[in-house]
Amino acid sequence: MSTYLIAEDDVLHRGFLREVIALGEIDCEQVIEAENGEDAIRLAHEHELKGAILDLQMPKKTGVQAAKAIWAENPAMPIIFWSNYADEAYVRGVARIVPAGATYGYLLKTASKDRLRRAIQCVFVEGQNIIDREVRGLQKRGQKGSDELTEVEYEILLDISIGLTDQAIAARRNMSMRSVQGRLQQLYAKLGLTSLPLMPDGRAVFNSRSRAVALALSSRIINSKTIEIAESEYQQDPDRGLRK
Amino acid sequence: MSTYLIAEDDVLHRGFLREVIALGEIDCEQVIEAENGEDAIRLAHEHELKGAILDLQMPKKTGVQAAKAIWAENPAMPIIFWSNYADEAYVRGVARIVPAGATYGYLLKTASKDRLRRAIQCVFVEGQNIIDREVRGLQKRGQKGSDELTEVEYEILLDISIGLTDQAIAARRNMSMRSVQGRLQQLYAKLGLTSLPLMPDGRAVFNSRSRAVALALSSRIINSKTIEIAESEYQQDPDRGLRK
DNA sequence: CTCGTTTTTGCGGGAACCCGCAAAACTTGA
DNA sequence: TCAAGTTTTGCGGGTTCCCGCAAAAACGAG
Repeated sequence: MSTYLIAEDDVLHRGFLREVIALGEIDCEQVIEAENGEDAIRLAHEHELKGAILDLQMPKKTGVQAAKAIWAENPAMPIIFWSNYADEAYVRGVARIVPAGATYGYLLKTASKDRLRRAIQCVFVEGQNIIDREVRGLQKRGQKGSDELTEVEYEILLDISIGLTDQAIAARRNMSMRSVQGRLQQLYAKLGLTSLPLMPDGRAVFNSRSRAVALALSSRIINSKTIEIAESEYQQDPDRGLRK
Repeated sequence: MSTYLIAEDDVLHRGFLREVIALGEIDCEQVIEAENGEDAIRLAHEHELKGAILDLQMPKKTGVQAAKAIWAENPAMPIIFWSNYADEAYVRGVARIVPAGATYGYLLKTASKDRLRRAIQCVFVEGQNIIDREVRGLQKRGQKGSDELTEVEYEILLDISIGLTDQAIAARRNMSMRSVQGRLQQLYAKLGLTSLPLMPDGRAVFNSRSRAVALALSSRIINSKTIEIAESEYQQDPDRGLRK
C-alpha cells in the first residue's frame, strides 16, 4: 500500500496537487490530505507514508514544524516543501531542520504543472533532492560569506525581533552584555546600517535596533511567522543557550 | 460593452474567479486579467470597467494601492477585495482609501464558490457593500474604542516599525519630542506592554519599542507589507505631517 | 607548544529611550 | 464666553542602547 500525504490549506492548490500526483508516473494508491500542520503531523503518524508534500504556510503549525515532527519519527521520509515565496526566512527554516541525508525538495507555487510532476518523480521515486532555482541562491547562505548572516547573527536578529533587551539576550545566550552588543554591531553592519542618515541638526534618524528589524523584514531575511516561532521558542525555553 | 477586471497573481485563483464570474447571473461580456498591481492600474485606465476584483497581495503594487489609483480616476467603480487573511493591517489599509460612498466588498479566499458568486452579484449589480464576517469585527476599529488603536497611534506604530527615532518622528509629524513619547506610551499601553516581566536582577527583559513592533506583528495589526509601504511613503515624503 | 587569528569582554561616555508630574494649549459644548 | 475635558509640552532623571578602543580568552593550524 503506497500512501502519500498532501498538506495544504488552500482548497484550489490542494486539488491541483492531487491532480498532479494522479497523472504522474508514480506508484501511488492513496492520497491523504490535511489542511493544517497539526493534522499533517497526526496523519503522518497514523499512516505509513511513502512521502509528503507540505505547504509552508498553514494554520496551526507551519510546514517546517510539521516536517520536523515527521522527520523526528522517520528521518527517511521524502518531503517536498511547497511554498509561495522564496524568502530567506523560509529557506533557513527548512535548512535548520533537515536531518543529514534526508531527501527533500523545495518548490515554489509558481512552478508549472510539469515542473512539479518532474519534481515529485525525482524526489519520491528516485530519492534525489531538488531545489527550485530561485531558492537555490539562498541555500549556500549561513556559511561565512561576506555579507550574509551567520547562524549566530541570525539568532540574535530573532532575539531583538521579539523585543529582548541586551541583558535578556546575554542571559539567554549565556554571554556578557558587551558580547551581545558586539554581535549586534556585526549584524547592523551586514544589514547595511553603517552610514545612517542624520537629521539636519545632526541627530540620528533611525534607531539601529528597530531599523535592523525593519530591514530584515523587508529583505525577507525574517518574516512575521519566523518571529512568532522565535517568540514561542523563547516562551517555553528562555535560556536555551545554556543547554545547546 | 460590460467589462470586468480580475487582478490576482495566482493562476489557480485567477481561473477560479473567471469561472465564478462566468456562471454568475451578471451581465458580463468581457473579463480582463492582470497578475500584478501595476497591470491592474494600467488596464483599469485603458478600459471602461464595470467593476474590479483585486487580490490584496500582488507583486509590484498591492490591491490597496491599485484600488487607490483606480478610485482616484473613478470613485464610482465597484471594487471587491479578495484576500487571504483577515489581518487588521489589510482591513485598515482598505478602510483608509475607500472614498465616501464607494461601493466595495471584502471577501476572504476561504469563501465558498456560492458565497463569492452572491457577493459579486450584490456588489456589482445591486451596488451593496458586503464585508466578510470575519473581517467585520475589525471594521469598526479606528474609533475611540477602549483597547483598539486610533489612527494616530497606528501611524506612530508604523513610524517605529520602520525604525525612526523619536526625533525623526517629531520632525515628521511636526510635534515635540515629548509628545511623540507620550503617544508611544499610549501605544505601549494598548498593546499590553504595561506589566513587562523583569529579570531576576530587576532589569527589563523587553525593550518596549521593539517589543511593541513584535506584538503588533504577531497580532496582525501590522504586517511586513504595511511596513514596506510605510517605508516607501516615508522615503518619498519624509515630513507629510506638515502638509496634511 | 606556539604564533597568528578570531571572539569575547571590560571600560567609558555620549545618545536615545522611557516615564511620572504638572503646567500650558487646544477642544468642545452649554 | 466659560468650564470641563483632552492633548501637547517642558522638566528631570533613571535606563538602555550604541560604539570605539584595547586587553584577555579561545581557537586553529603548523
